[in-house]
Amino acid sequence: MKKIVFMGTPEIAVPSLKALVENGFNIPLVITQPDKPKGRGQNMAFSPVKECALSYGLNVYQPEKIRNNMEAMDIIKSCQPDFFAVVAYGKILPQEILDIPKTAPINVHFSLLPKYRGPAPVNWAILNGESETGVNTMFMDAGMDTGDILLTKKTPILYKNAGELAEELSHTGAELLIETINNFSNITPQKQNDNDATKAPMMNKEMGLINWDNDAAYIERMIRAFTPWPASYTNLDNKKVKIFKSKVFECSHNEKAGTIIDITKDSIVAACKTNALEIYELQLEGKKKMDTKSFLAGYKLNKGALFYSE
RNA sequence: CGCGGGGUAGAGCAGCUUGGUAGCUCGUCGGGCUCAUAACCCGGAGGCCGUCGGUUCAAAUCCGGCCCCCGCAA
Repeated sequence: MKKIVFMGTPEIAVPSLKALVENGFNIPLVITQPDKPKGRGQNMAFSPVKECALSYGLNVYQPEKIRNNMEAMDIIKSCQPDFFAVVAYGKILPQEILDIPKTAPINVHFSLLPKYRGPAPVNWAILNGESETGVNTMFMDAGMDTGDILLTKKTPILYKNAGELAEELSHTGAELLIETINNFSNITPQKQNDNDATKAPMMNKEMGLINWDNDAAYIERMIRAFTPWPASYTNLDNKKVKIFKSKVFECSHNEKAGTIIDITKDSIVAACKTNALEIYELQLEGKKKMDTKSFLAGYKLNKGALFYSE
C-alpha cells in the first residue's frame, strides 16, 4: 500500500486523515503544529489532528520550524513516502521538503483556486458574497497555494456560516483527497491563472467588529463569515455582544445606524445603513450563547436602544 | 497562581449590600373569551437557590474549600 506522510492541524483536516486511515493507506508519520497553551487556564492543548492521530496510534511529529531543519528532513525522508497529504498544516513547506515524496506532495485547499489563496478561504468566500466555493487538490509547489490543480469539487454557499461550510468542505476534501491519490496517474495537472488569484489572509478578532453603517446584506454575510470564530461583535450598554445568527430585514427607515427599531417575540431588529438586521442568536459577554427569545426573557431592552462600535 | 462575569422552576433573569414565607418574563398544563390568533383573561404544576463544610435561633443571602460555564488576554 502507498505510504503517505500527513500534515495538518485544525479540525477541518481531521476527516482527511481519517479517510486515509480508513482506506487502508500506510501512514508512517503525522506532522502537526506544536502544542500551545490555550484557553483560560493556559493549559497546553493538542491540535485536533494530533488528537485524531493519537487515537489511531500513529506517530506524531511537531517541529517548531520546518525550514532549514535537518532533523525534520531526516525524519521525513526515513519514511520514504509516496505522497504527502497536506491539509491546513499552517506552515509553508520549502522545496527540499516537497521534493521528498516519490510520487507527489498533494495539498487539499478549501476554495476554488486561484481564488482565495491563503489560510482563511472559507471565511473570505462568504464575506465577499460568493454564491459558490469548493475544494481543490493540487500538486504543491513552494508558493502559497500556487501549485497545479488536480481535482475540483464545487458547493453552493447558500446561507451557511463558516463553521457549517468548513464542516461540509472538510468531508468533501477528504473524498477528493482519496480520489486524487487513487487516480493520480490519470489526472492531468492544470496550471493556475495567476491573474485571477486573490488572497484570503487569516481572520482576527478586530475584523469582527460590526460597523452598522454598512448595508444589512454585508453585515449578515460578515456574521456568517465570522461564525463560529472569531465571531462578529458589537456593543450594547457598555458590554460586548457577539452575534451568531441574523437575517436581512428589508425596510426603509431614517434611524441612525445601530438603532434598535423593533423587538419581536424572538428577534431584535437593528437599523443598518440600508435595510435592517434581524438578530436571532447572540451572546452577551460573560453569558452563554443563546437565542434572542431567551435573551429577551431576562434582559431589559427597549426600542431605541443603540448598538455601537468602539 | 494572568484579569473579570456567572451557576436560583424546562429557558432567560431578579433577589444577596442591610440573613427571617422563593419572585419576574417566557414556556408548559387546565379553563375562559374570540370568526380567528403567536393576542387577551383566570387558575395550576414545576425549586435540596452548583457542591461540601463553617457562623447563626435562622443562610439563596455572611465566611472558607471544591466542581462547572462564559467574556478578555495569550
